[in-house]
Amino acid sequence: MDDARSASPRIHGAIAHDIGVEIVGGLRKPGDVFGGEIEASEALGISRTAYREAIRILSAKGLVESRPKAGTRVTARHRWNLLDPDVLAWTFEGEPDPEFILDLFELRSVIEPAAAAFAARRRTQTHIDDMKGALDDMGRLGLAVSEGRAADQRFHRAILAAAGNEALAALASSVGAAVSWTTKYKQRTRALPRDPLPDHIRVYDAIAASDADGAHHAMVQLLHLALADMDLPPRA
Amino acid sequence: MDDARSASPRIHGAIAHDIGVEIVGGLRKPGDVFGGEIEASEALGISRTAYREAIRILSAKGLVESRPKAGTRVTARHRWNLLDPDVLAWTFEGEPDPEFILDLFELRSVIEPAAAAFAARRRTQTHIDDMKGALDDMGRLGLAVSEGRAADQRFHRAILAAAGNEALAALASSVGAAVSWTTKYKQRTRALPRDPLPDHIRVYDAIAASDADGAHHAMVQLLHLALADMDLPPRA
DNA sequence: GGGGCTAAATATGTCTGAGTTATTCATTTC
DNA sequence: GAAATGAATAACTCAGACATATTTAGCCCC
Repeated sequence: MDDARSASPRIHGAIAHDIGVEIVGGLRKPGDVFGGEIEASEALGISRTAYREAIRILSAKGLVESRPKAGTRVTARHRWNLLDPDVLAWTFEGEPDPEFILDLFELRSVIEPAAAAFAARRRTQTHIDDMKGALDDMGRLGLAVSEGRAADQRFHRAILAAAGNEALAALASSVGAAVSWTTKYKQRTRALPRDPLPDHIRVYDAIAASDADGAHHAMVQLLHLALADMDLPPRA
Repeated sequence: MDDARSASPRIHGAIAHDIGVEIVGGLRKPGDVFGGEIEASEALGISRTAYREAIRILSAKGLVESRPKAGTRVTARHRWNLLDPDVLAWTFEGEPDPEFILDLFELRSVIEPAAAAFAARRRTQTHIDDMKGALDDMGRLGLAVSEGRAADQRFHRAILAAAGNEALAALASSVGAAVSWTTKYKQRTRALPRDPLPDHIRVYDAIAASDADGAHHAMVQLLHLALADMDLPPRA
């Protein structure tokens, strides 16, 4: 199912999307200056109002910066909100830099095991039920279909909810979604080679048993194998 | 009332700031509807243009959502980009929820030790020099003065740079800044009780010695003590 | 010759008013 | 009662004018 968010593509949002993709995709490089508002908006066939609102959105995400007289230009990459959900999504619409994918996996392998450990300490029965439900769906549907991948996402989200840390949840849900884009992205090149369900069950069992160390270790294992399945070039 | 940053207070930015603070501060609750553009902008004494651009900024950070006919309303908290640099800054302008501060510290104690471990493996001589410089300034100035705290920030940023992970760096710099707001915030209630420099040196030594486990452990220790210095109410 | 002040050029920022579009809500109809 | 229909409403878009700030160049003075 197509993402419901793009159901009503207001112009400013659509333009922000397009320019955002161009920026994170490297088509517009840091330091590049946009033409004046009048020329830029005319080139896009939209009004100055809509164009300006698009720029405001990009500015809020740290991708561009505008100053009177100086103009609007792409900011240095270290100023970008790389973990902003939209920025991540835009990144994975193009060909993301393998280095960055590795960075994200590395980040995930730091975050999620810790979340699993917290979840083991703080989970309630409701959380366990949610995890179990997601796990069942996953086993029943498999990761080849989108409903199965959605169940996988639900599984991870349930763990985050159980971890009881809002900041952790906000972060991991963005990164997790991005990684799932990656998976979808990689899926063209090779079929899914391995059934990840047993790994998930190990995580589930440890959390259900309130075994924090076990949950941590099982999640490390799960992510390690997930990364191996992507056959990325090894890091320098 | 005038702080240094508002030297160039474009109206839309100032309004986004004000409304943002109201939202994260709980003055406007999720589900609350804003008056129509004309009424809201008139109430603020600004034009619809400036008001709309402010709303666009807040929308880009997930704080509000506007739809034709339905109006503009504050979104559910789980949709907020809690780790957005601006959102974090706005949060700490008011009285942040102690629970959330704990969440952030917990997140930091997951992120930074991992970053330190990566740094121990990947650091170059340049990184070590930067860390050493920040450390020296810190020891010379102390954390009581703002230049000393800036040096502390530089120390942590140098570690992140050495870790060689963009995503990690983007995240930790936001969180680190926020935590430093917290420190400043807490400073009124009690004087800084302990000299944190020895802890920093242990982290530095381990990274310089390429001792990843040691760096991880030393950083855990550093953050643990930093948290203890804040005498927050213990978590439920 | 160089440093600092002044002024013009220019791109963003702001304002106003009109018109468009989409979504909600009440009504009607089957 | 559920589905189709229409009116009300709020955000959305457009267009043009004016204000503001910052850069750049030129000028004067030291």
